[in-house]
Amino acid sequence: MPVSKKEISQCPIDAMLSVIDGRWKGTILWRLCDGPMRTSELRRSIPGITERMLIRHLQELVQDGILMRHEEKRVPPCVRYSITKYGMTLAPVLEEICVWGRKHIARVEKGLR
Amino acid sequence: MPVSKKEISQCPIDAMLSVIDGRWKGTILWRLCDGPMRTSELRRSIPGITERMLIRHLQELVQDGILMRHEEKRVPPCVRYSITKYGMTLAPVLEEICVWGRKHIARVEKGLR
DNA sequence: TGTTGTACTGACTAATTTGTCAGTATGTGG
DNA sequence: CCACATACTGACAAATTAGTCAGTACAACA
Repeated sequence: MPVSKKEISQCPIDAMLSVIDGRWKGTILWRLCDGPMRTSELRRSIPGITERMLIRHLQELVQDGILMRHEEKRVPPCVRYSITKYGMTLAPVLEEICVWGRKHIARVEKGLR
Repeated sequence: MPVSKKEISQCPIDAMLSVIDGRWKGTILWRLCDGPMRTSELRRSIPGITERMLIRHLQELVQDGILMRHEEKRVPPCVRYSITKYGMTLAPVLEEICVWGRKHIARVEKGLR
């Protein structure tokens, strides 16, 4: 019974994780903290990401209400992504996660495990 | 370049997620909040989990220093798992995650998305 | 004696997630 | 005319994670 984290779970922890879980979502959110960015700007600012994955994650984050997509109708297209008000409520949680993560990295580097 | 969350990442968010990410880890931690439990008690208290997955996740959590395994040498074997002091530092983070997750579930149920 | 319960491991298979590669439309610049 | 950049999509392949199934040792119990 493999269950994807993508379907909304009854467990609040899983529900939250389903939103930020994804190979590049943390980084994307991190980048967008400084303000809206175009798809291609994001791609260039995240080393290693492919356009396909970027767009897939962006779409999921938009679906979850974390990001907003606004498109200027011109050619070549210009699409900008920004964090929504709702997305902002994630910030303090991510901050806590980050603090713990930093401690954990330090601990692992000291060789404890 | 698929990168597993299992290898410790330089990103603190990923580092934290690698510890709690896993289909059943949240639930396992949740169960163990009430005190130490035997492997079989855990298995019976988590509907849907298989023994294989339980043990795999328990071992990872032990490796990460979140859980402790203590074994009484007798037959049939008796192994108890408990949350370590270090594991306890996760609690406030999980709490925040949980709070946000609950709000998110409510929001999704209201049909916003 | 045969069955049961415990805490595992090994060898798989299946599901899910990531990543690769080739397109698409179209205005501008050479 | 031709290449270029943009923001995508579709069809796959590869990697990772989850789950299935059988098997182990051995005391206790019927």
